[in-house]
Amino acid sequence: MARPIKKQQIPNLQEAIKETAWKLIAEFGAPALSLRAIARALSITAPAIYNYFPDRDALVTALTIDAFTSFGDFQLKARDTFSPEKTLERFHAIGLSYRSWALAYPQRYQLIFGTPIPGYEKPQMKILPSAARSISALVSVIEDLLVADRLIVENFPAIPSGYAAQLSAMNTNTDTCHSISHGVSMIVWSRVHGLVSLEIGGHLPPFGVDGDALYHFELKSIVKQFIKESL
Amino acid sequence: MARPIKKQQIPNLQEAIKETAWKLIAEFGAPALSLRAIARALSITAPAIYNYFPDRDALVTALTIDAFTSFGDFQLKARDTFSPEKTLERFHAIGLSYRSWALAYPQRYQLIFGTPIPGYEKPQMKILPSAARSISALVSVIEDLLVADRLIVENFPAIPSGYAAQLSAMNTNTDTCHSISHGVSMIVWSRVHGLVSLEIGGHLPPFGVDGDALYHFELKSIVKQFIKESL
DNA sequence: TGTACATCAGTGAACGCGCGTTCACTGATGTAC
DNA sequence: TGTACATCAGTGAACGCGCGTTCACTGATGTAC
Repeated sequence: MARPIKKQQIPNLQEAIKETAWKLIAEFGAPALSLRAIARALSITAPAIYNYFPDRDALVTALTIDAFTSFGDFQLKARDTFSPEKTLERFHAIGLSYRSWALAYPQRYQLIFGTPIPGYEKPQMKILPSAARSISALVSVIEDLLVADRLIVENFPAIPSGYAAQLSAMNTNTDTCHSISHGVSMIVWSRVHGLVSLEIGGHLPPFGVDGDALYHFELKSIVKQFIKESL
Repeated sequence: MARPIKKQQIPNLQEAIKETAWKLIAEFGAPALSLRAIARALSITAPAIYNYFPDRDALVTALTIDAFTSFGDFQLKARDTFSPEKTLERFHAIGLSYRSWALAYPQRYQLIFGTPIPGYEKPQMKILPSAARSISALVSVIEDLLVADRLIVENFPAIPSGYAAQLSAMNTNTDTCHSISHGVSMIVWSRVHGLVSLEIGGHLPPFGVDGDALYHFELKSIVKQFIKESL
């Protein structure tokens, strides 16, 4: 016997709102997201949403945090395909999963890393932990390489000290890593982000280059530049 | 004596509309741009704009082309600070000017490379020539290096042939360069873009790294990886 | 030099639309006796 | 088991707003005679 219909016609409406929001974002882009459109798609009225989110910005913040978190989880899962001592394999898995996720969910990627939504002010304090998580897989592997003395850090710019304390005060999960591996992570991140965001934005196709081949080349370049061959 | 007031209260209203649009984009972001806001700022009525642009999308297209063009001009001017045989200096000048322009006009940068404006479909055909111009300085220097046999292209992925013909058919000014230098240019471009777009998007500051130092490091890395020392 | 006319940039009103948010409400559910 | 009541998720109407776009118009300018 099915349970009798309870108060809510849609079970777990909170989640349904977010899922619908993602669908609309995928179709029309993040800046076009509206509460009324979500309500319409769910066959409810717009004010009903206010039972779950105090206003539109709160919904956008929740979506942002969810996106950062699932992006981070995706990379962590890819990393953990290999045991900790297989550092190179871990690095490659993370790099590939970064691009896979971004190509699979380009609008989510643009929501968290692209042009901000008009009129929406990102609450950095709320978002930072999940944002840090989104690159924590990469950071952890770079840190492992550093600890194993396999990271090439010559000529790498100095990182201002004291920031690690700031980060840990903000409750991120990257607080245990060294400045230098953090800096290297940022460079690696910027390289994968650069190629991926050009690809998602459709800026590579007009120039006729193969995103797949370029991305593999970049991963190899990173390994060559920053990682010592293990003996 | 001042000339008597002619038909138009604002001389060259077409340009004034675009300038005002840039101001509003700088303040509120590209996706929030509206014809009525432009008219308000200029103390004219919204329909007046239709004498100069058939609709909102046409204005956005014009702005996009202008931004690409002036971005390209800026880099070409930086390149031409040095004579053609000073290739390395030219490369550095272009790299630095790329970031300077992006940091000076972050909203323009985001308009042309960021998340698309909702409801606006980019007319690739109209935009491509100016988009190609925006990276033509870089491409030209890479091409010069290739011709001078100073480009390191080992292990570089093959570029599908035939695309050069496509590009030249589209009237871009990059039609004379080789596939391989085009590919290398894309990689170099993606690296500077990656760092610059993270910086503009405010994704580096929360992690406490110095954009300036990282950018200089990246330029040096590119030179080391792709350019042979001249003898 | 003076008058009649054509041009056309900019106006003002109006259209239909979608938006976020508020508010008093309703009606099914769950609970206390 | 049955009744009275409290809860509270979702409703429907309304608010004030800004948007792109259309249309007939007006009034200053430039031109022809």
